[in-house]
Amino acid sequence: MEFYDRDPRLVARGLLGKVLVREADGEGMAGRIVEVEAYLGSDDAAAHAAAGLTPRNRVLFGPPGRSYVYFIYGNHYCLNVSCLPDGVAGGVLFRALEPLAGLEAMARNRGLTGELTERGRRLLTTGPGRLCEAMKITRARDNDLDLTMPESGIWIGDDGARRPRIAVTPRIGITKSADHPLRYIIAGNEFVSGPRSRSQ
DNA sequence: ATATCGATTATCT
DNA sequence: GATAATCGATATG
Repeated sequence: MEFYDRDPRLVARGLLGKVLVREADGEGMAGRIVEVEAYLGSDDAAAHAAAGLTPRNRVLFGPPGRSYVYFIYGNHYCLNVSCLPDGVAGGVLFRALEPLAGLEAMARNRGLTGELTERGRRLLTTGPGRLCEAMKITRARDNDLDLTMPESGIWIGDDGARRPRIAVTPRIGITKSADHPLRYIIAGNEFVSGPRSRSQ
């Protein structure tokens, strides 16, 4: 799709406010995209694509609009969408969602038992590992799917919400190229990861 | 409130 | 053998 056939920085901005929809094992879930990070190609030392094409990162080098799911720290999965045309690496990491639908299913998938207070809802899909666990996204099942069509079981929709105000910060959890402003968030949104800022 | 640490494995050097 | 696009638990102010 044309939307993803662009620089990851532009795709990242465009994704904020859209809706990630998931349907798996008979459960429907959805969340508004409130936090993403752009990862570039060979010029970005923090990107998985930096060292060149490998079996693990091949989706990043493939056609745009497809899911790249990787396993990290022996514990967690993270979801990305590939950007730029076939042969050119780039992607956007989904870091946090504002839960919209299927909250009970997500809580169950996360192993949470408490009430869905505001504090509890933040534990559902705030954080890249959390949102994958809540939506039962794994590399074995969900890598290299077309995120533009519902048939994939994961796709990006647009509910016509007003364009959000966007803030830009350095990326989280990386050591290389840690200073570049490539993290994009919906300013002031409660479901962005990290400490509650109090302002904005 | 922030800081530090262990879990646990795919991937690459 | 080291590291990692994280999380949750524990310790300390």
